[in-house]
Amino acid sequence: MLDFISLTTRMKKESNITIHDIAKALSISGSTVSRALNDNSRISEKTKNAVRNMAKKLGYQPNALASNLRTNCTKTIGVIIPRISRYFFSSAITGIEELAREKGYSVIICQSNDLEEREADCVQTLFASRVDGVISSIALNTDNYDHYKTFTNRNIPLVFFDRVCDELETSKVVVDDFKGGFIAAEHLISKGCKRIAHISGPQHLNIYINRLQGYLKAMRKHNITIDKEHILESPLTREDGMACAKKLLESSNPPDAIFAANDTTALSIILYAKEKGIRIPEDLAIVGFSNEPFSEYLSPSLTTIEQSGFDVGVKATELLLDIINNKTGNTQETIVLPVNLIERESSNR
Amino acid sequence: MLDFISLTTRMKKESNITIHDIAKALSISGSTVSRALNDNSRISEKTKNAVRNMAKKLGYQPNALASNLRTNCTKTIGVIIPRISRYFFSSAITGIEELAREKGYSVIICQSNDLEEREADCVQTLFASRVDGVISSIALNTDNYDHYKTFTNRNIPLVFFDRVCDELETSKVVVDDFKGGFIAAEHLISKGCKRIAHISGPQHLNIYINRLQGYLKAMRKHNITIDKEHILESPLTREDGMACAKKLLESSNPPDAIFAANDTTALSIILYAKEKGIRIPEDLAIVGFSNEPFSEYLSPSLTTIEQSGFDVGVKATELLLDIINNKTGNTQETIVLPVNLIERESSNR
DNA sequence: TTGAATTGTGCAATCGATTGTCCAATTATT
DNA sequence: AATAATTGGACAATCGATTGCACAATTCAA
Repeated sequence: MLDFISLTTRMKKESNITIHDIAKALSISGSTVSRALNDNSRISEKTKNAVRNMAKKLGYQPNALASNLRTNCTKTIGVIIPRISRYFFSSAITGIEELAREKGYSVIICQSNDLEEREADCVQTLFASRVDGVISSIALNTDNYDHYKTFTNRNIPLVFFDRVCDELETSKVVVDDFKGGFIAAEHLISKGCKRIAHISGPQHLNIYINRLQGYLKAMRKHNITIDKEHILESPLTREDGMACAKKLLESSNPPDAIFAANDTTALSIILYAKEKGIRIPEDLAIVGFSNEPFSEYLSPSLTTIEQSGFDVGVKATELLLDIINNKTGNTQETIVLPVNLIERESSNR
Repeated sequence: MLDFISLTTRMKKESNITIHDIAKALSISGSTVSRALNDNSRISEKTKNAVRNMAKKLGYQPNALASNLRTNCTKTIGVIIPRISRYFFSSAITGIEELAREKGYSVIICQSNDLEEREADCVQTLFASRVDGVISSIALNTDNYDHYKTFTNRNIPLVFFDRVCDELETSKVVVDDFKGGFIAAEHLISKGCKRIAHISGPQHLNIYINRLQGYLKAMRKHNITIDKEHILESPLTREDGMACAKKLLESSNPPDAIFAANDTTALSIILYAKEKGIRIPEDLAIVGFSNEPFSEYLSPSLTTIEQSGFDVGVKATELLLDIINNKTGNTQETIVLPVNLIERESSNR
C-alpha cells in the first residue's frame, strides 16, 4: 500500500515537453520550432508567435543538456576556490555571479579546501561539465600545476585571481599586494614606530611574497634597519598567530609594531597582547591585511588593508568572458586592483 | 600577424576524444567501450583492461553532457540561497558540498540576493540544468511560491532549510528556533532582567515567528508581563537595528535586556548603547542569535544562540539524496537540529 | 552429438536541440 | 508571361554516451 502511494505520488504530473511536442501541436517541424524560439530571421513573425504561445501554454522549458551537447557550449563558467566560507572568496563569488548572470552565464563552484588533490578533482568535475571557462584561486598546498593542463591543453579559457601561479600562462587578477605591504609599513613608520615586525605567509604564494616586498621597500625607503628576527613565515592561522606573537614579543628585541599578512593573525596578536597586558597601540601598533568583517569590531579596532573581493571577482569574470568571446586575442593580461589603508584604533597613536 | 598567432595558439592542442576514438583504436564497438568503462559485468576483464589502458593513453575524459542527456540524470544538486557571503549560508554550502561530493554529486549554487524575482530565475537555471534535486532557503521578500512548482510538478526532489515554507509540501531542515528563543529569554531572566525586549524579523518567515514564540513562552513560564512596546518587528539590518535600539532605549519604559533575532541587530544595539553611554551588561543585557564569526570579538563579546550551518547543510543533503535514491518513500520529514546558548560578556551580570 | 545455457560484443535507436542543405511557394524583375 | 530572387519551412545528420535486443561463440548438460 505504501509502495503504491509512493509510486503514484512520484509519478510525473507534468512530463517534460520538448520542442517536438510543440511542433506536433502546431503541425510544424521541430527545426522550425527551434529556430522560432531562437528568434531566427528565417522564420516569419506569425510562426514565431504561434510557437511562443504554444510553448508557454505547454509549459515548455528548454533542456540545456541537449542544447549544450549539440552546440558544444554550456554558457557556464566554473570557479575553483579554496573555501567558500572565507569572506574574501565569498565576495569574489558574488562578484563573479553578478556579472556572469548579467551576461547569461551560470556558475558552478567547487571548493578545494586548500588541498591539491581536491583541486585536481574540481578540475575533473568542471571539465566533465564542459564549462566554457574557469576562474580559479590556487589551494594553499598546491605546488604542482599539471592538473590545470586539462584546460590549457584544450584551450579552455582560464583566469586566476588572488592566489595566482606564474608557471601557467594565463590571465590574472590580483590586488596590489606590494603596495598594500608598502603602505601598511609606511603607515606604521609615520606613526613613529621604529621596530616594525612582519608576519608573512607561505612563500610559494605571490601574494605573501609581494606583501613582504612592499614592506621591505618601505623600510628601505625610510632607512630603517630590520632585525632579521622580526620577519616570520607563518601559515597564518589563528593558532600560529599566537605562537608568532609570543615569539616576537618575548624576544630580546621586541617590536613596537607588527604588520601581519592577514587579519586573522593580527587578531591573534591583539588577543595575545591583551592577555599579556601589552597596550595597543601605545606599546604595540598593529596592522592587518584584508579587512575581514570582524576587523572593524575588534577592540581595539584593527587598522588594515582593504581589498575588494567583489571587484576582483568582477574583473576576473570580465577578463574570462572576453577570452571566451575571443574579444581579446590570446593576450595574457595581469590586472592589478587597488588596495587602501583603513586606519583604525590598533595603530592610532 | 596578431590574428595568426591568436588563431594558432587557440587551436586545440588535444582534441576531445570520445569513446568512439577508443573503440576505433581497439577495433571494437563504442557500446563495448561504454560498458567496459562502466564496469558492466557483460564485458570480459581482458577487454575492460584494454579499454581502460587505451582510455588513459588517449587522455579520455567522459562528456557528462552526453551521458546526462541519455540517462536523464545529472548527478548534480542545485542550491538556492539568499546570499553566499553570509556565514551561516556559506557554512551550509560547505556541509552540502562535503556530503554531496562524497556521494558523487556535484553542486550548482545560485544566489537569490533575497529577491523573489531572482529566486525564480534560479529555479529556471537549475531546472534547465536538469539537476537531480534542489536544496533551498527562501529569499526574504518571497511571498509567492509558485516558481517552486517547476520542481514539485515534475517530482524533482526539493528540500528546504532554515527559511522554510509551510505552503509547499516538502522535507525541511531547520534549527530549533523556538528553543533558541526560549533559552535566550530564560537566560536573561536568570540574570535578573525584568524588562526584556525582543527585536524580531519579518513575520512571514517561520524562523522569526518561532524565535518570538520561544521568547514568549519563557516569559509566560516565569510570569513576566510583557510591555507590548517591547516587541519590535525589523528587517534586521544594521541600520534598522540602530533605529530599533533608539526606539526601545529612548522610550518611557526602556528595557533592561534585549534579545535580538540576529547578531547583526545585537551588534547595532551594542554600538548604539556605547554611543549613549549605556553600560552593557550592567544597564542593558544583550543576547543575539546565530553566533556570527564577529560576535566573539565584539566588546563586550556577544552572548548568542549558536546554530550550525554546516550541520544543517549536511542534514538537508542527506534527506535530499535519500529522496533522490528513493530510499524514503515520499514522506515529508522535518528535521529539527539543536541550538545552544553561548554565554559571553554582553549578558554576564 | 545435439540442444540449451552462458558469455562477450555489435547494431542501432535514443536522449533533445541545432543546423546545413534542399525544396516549394511567393514575390520581384524585365 | 517567363524567369529569377526571396522567403519560409522541412529533412536528416549531428553532438557523445547509453542500452535493449540480436547473435555468434563458447561451455555445459544429458
